[in-house]
Amino acid sequence: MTVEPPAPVVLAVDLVVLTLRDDALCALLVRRAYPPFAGELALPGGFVGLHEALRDAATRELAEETGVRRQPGHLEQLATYGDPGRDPRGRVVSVAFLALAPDLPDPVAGTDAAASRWAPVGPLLAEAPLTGAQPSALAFDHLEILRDGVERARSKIEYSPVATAFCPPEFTVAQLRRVYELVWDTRLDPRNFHRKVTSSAGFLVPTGQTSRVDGGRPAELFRPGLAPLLHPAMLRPTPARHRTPQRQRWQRVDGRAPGRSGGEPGRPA
Amino acid sequence: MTVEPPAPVVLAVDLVVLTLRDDALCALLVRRAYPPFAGELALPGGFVGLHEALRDAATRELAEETGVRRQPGHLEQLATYGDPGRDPRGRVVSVAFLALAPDLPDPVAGTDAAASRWAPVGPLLAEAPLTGAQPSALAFDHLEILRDGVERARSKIEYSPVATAFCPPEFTVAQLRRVYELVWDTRLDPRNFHRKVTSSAGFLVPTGQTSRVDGGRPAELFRPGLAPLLHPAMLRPTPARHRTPQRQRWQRVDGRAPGRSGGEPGRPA
DNA sequence: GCAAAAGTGTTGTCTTTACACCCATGG
DNA sequence: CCATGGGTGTAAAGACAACACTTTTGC
Repeated sequence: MTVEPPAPVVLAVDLVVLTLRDDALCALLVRRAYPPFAGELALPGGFVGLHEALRDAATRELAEETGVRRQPGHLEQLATYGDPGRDPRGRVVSVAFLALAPDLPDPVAGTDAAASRWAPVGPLLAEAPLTGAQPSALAFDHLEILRDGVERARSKIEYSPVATAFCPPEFTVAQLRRVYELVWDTRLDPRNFHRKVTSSAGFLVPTGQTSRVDGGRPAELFRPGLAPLLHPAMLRPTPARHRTPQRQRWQRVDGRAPGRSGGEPGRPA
Repeated sequence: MTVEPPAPVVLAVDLVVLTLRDDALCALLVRRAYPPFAGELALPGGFVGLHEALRDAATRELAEETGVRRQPGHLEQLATYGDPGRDPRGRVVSVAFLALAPDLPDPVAGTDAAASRWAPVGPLLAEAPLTGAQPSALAFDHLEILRDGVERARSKIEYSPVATAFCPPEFTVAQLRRVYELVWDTRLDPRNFHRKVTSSAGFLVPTGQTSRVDGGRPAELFRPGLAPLLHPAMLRPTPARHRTPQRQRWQRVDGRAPGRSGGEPGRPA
């Protein structure tokens, strides 16, 4: 801790706000009105006030950009992006936050939110993989930030109950399943999913009510529970799930262990 | 993105550097030479240069404080701490990094590193739980940062192979197991652990060599593999693992290492 | 031979998967 | 009654904890 010249930098927050709209995972984007990158799409964000906590700045920007003042379902710090050169105006360090919210009313004209829109993340992230300084759909390094945010959301719903942040206050198991399916971009077995989430302690609390029907048996309504963690985590169905076969003895027909250290260990009981 | 007055802040990096020493998980601390908090212990860190990337600043500070120039086993961004009031000098925003390293030579006198020392994290974190502005063993909010760093390390070794960052370039399964035991503060079954890590694809690569012995059969030596993720994750033995508690799980903190062939463990049928 | 540490075999139990089947409602 | 989704039963296979037992070294 030697005494060095402090580096004055400009501090900003950027927001990865995700929601589910039109059966797709969408991120909130704004059309920039001023240079640099005027006219291009970017993540919502802004500068941090001199006496403002980082999280407060994120909450404030979120309210300004969405036109909604209530708390989102979930807000967490994502990472900080501060490499020199990421902003042509000079040294701007940006603390990115990830917000997950249920579907929100459309942006209201006449506010900051007028310039914001929801964009499905799939096409955005399907772009050319990070090949250095390629033209990007988003200004600054915001595509990288968006990618990090989506990846965080994808992994976080595995072991934490935050998926309910995408749902209204009361929701059905099918709605919650759709959250997982859209965020992970997979299909899940409705029956096994139901069993898993309803038997995971503290994940869901039944309300006793049932939903209005649309074509079948009415579904039970649930509220988010209090568990901070999902203990047997939700498993994301990735192909190539398995390691090297743990016990090759299924394949053995001769009754011999594939022992490499000489001899025949183990006496068959 | 309205035009607002940019907030000039001072940017710093702080480091949670963890290693295993004397059979304990230890963090690198420095005794502060100047106010504020002169004479108190703090995490190593310093200001970010005007044209310096955040990660480069972290690497530089790490080299200065440890007196070692080689790359640590692992370095990742942890989180950013920037609430107003966290530093009495004014608005200082600190990007914290987490570094995991094998045991390092003792700090060299005559360098920045002279003021640094390794401290076991157990006693530090056993302090009064975050009860607001209580006297802390560490300056600033560094106890909170340390806590976050240790928690990150604890969860990260579950699903990523970073535990090998604590080991020398070649190591035995027992050494790796000790890493998990010390970081998690648990006991693990040597036999199941061995099976699990050696059968996890891409985690370990056998060198063909064996270790010098200290009392028993020589152990195979391994190098870290290339897998970026541990697919069936290592399970941290937390009590209360299951949803509806169907039966009482074991607790087992007896401190007795199993494995004596003729000894007390194991009831001979 | 004996102690100690490395490493393998086996069993019981839990979890996941796949899918058959029943339930409740609207038309 | 029948279509449509909600929800339960069940069996096969995967993974893990526990632990008996064998291997390989030093003394």
